[in-house]
Order: sequence, then C-alpha cells, then structure tokens
Amino acid sequence: MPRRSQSEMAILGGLSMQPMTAYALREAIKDVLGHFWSESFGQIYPALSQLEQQGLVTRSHASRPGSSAYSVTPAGLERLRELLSEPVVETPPRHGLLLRLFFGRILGPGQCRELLLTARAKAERRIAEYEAIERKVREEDAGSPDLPYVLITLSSGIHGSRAQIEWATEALALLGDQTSAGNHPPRPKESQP
Amino acid sequence: MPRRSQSEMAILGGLSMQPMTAYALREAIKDVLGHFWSESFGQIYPALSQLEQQGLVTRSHASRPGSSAYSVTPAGLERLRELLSEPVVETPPRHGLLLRLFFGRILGPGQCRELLLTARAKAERRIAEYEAIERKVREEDAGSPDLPYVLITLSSGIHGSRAQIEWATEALALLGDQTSAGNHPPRPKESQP
DNA sequence: GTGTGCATGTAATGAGTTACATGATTAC
DNA sequence: GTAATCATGTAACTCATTACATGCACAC
Repeated sequence: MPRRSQSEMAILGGLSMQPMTAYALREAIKDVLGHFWSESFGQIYPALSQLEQQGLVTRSHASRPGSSAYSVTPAGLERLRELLSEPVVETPPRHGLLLRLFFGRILGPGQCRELLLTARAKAERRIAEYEAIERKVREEDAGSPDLPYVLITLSSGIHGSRAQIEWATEALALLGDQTSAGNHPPRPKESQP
Repeated sequence: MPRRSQSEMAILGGLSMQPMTAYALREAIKDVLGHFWSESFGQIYPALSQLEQQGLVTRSHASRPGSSAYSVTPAGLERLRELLSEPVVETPPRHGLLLRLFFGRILGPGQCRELLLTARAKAERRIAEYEAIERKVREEDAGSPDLPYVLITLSSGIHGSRAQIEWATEALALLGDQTSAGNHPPRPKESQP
C-alpha cells in the first residue's frame, strides 16, 4: 500500500482501457480522470520504464518514429487487479477554502462571503461540465462494459458539487447574506433554530 | 501562493486562537482542523523557528522547563490576514476510491459494491462525529466570535458526507443492489434540526 | 520557414511524512 | 519505579511537480 503503487494503478488502468503512448496517457489522465486524479510527466515516464522492466507492460512501435505505444500484458492485468483490491490510501486533507473560513474571524465576513460565492459559482460550473460529459459518454460509450463505472464517478462529482452549493448557500445565510457590495457590520445571529 | 505558506497560515491561525506549545499546536491541528487540514511535526517545528526569526511569533517560557508557548505578534496577525487573503491553492486530486471504481470493470461488481458499502458506512460515522462536535461547540463556545466560522466548516463536512451517502446508495442501485444491508430510503429534504 | 502539437526524457526542487533520538513530568 | 504522555528537534526518505533540453511532423 505504498503511495507509489497508486501511480502504477492509474497507469495500468489507463492502458488497460486502451494502449497508447506515454504522452497520450498523461493527456487521458488529465482529461478523463482529471476530476479525481492527477499524474505528472515526472511520474509517468519513470514508472512506465519500471513497469516495462517488470514485464507488466510492453512497448510496440507506433506509427511515428520515436514514439511507442504501451499496452498491458496479462501479468500487468493481474497486477492491476491486485492493486485495485488493496485498501484505499487516504491522502492527508488539505482544504484551503475551509482553512480560510475556519479563521474567518480574522478575515472578516465580507471576504468570507466572497470566498463562498466564488466556491458556489465554481461548483455550478463543475456540475454543468459533468453533465455535459455524462451526455457524451452515454451516447458514445453506450453498451460499453465501462459505462456504468464511468457514470458512477461522474455521479460522485455531481453529488459533491451539489452538496457544496447547498452548503455555501447555507453558510452565506449564516453570515447574514446581503448580496450588496456595501459594508455591513456583522449582525449577531439569533440562536439557531 | 507557494504551498509553503499554507503551513504558515495554519500555524499562525491556530496560535491566533490561543497561544500554545508546538506539541499542543499539532494536537489541535489534528483534532480540530483534522477533517480538512493536516500538518506533521516535521513541518511545524522548522516553520515555527522561521516564524520566530521573522518576528511573527514569540516564545514565552511556559510552566514547564524545556517547553515554550508560542503566541502571535501584531506583525504575525498582519501576516496571517495577508495569507488568508491570498487565493486558495488547489491541491491536485488523488481520490483512491473513485480511481478504483473507474476501473470497476477490472475489479468486478462484487468488490465495487463492497467499496461503496464501506465508503457509505464511513460517511455515516463521520456525520455522527460532526454532529457530536457541533453540539459540543455550540455549548462551549456559545457567544464566541469564532463560533459561526467553526459551524460553517462543520457544516461542510456534514453536507459532503450526506452527499456521499446518497451517491453511494445510487451507485449501489446502479450496480444491481441485491444486498440491502442497511436500508437507505431517499432522505426527505428537511430543515436543519 | 515557422509555429503548434506530439513525443520523450532528466534534473532540480520542494513538499511532507516518518522514524529516530532525547528527555522531562505525571499518574499509577 | 515504570509506563504513558508531553515536549522538542533532526535526518532520511518518498513523493510529486516543474522546468529544462531535445527533436519530429505537419499545417499554414
């Protein structure tokens, strides 16, 4: 369960869906897994060489000289299954927005409101993105055995974003939601219902 | 914007609420900010020495010899305000559960279901924790100017967890939920308790 | 012929965790 | 007295990002 093998998992998983070059793999991770995963070049290239040495992937010469497409070997698929079965590694949380709001007394209600409005707007944009992708994959990948799983990860994003919108709205109300730019002193709230 | 200053922010913020030793600060970050922030010893001690050199915190001899409590200087408070105003640093996502589900075809529906059930159970436990903390702070910190901000961060956790429960339930249904271990009928939207 | 995109890789750098070494104090 | 907790600090290590160096191919 070292963190290292998390990258391995993403790489083998990506290649298991479709053989491709390292460059394309990185693009795919950015575009497709982007909402919940990230890998950089500095990870992917060394990891691929290592996977090749272990016989978990093979490189075959692609159309263009100098470029090579990787694909997963049967042993690699076995390894992937193994990795996927390992317990989820929890990454230590680092939620900058919440940290700022926690110290909101220092920052003042005005700036806190701005932070919340921005976060809400972002969440709204994210939902639109997710729904667009959902429509796309439902059409393009109709019938694919991967489709339900792709939909599940998308759904997670949508649920999370919706929750953030509700939360931000509630928090704004708690801070005394005047949507004007004017400076209002923090009116003490009545005891919460 | 450098990530480094994120630790500074957490440290100054923590000390701004109450002067304490480095050890106590770490405990506080673990217990109080734990849901959305983390710092380790290896970060805190060097950062504190640096902050002291910059005159942003001062150490005063505490009750016990060999231990010293830190408190924020006026300059430190100014710096904190500055840091809090800087744009939120987005950390690259690394969501192990979603990665596994995305490759769910490899893992198979059975193991995916298990993952979802575990995630849902965890979210339920988290909600109970948050609600316990909420009751506690409403009582202990009643009237404190920090209270509304603490409640906002707690509320974020509760909303997020509720969303995860709903998502997991939906996903389980999508995968063909035979095991109704723990019945989760759609929760009617209600005003807060 | 030049800019953009595809493609590969290495080096520098920094962030952050963990383990270790050390010792005082408190509780039993 | 001894175990647990409080307390401080450093060193080693891992993980990951970013910048850099390089070059081909294709469109305009």
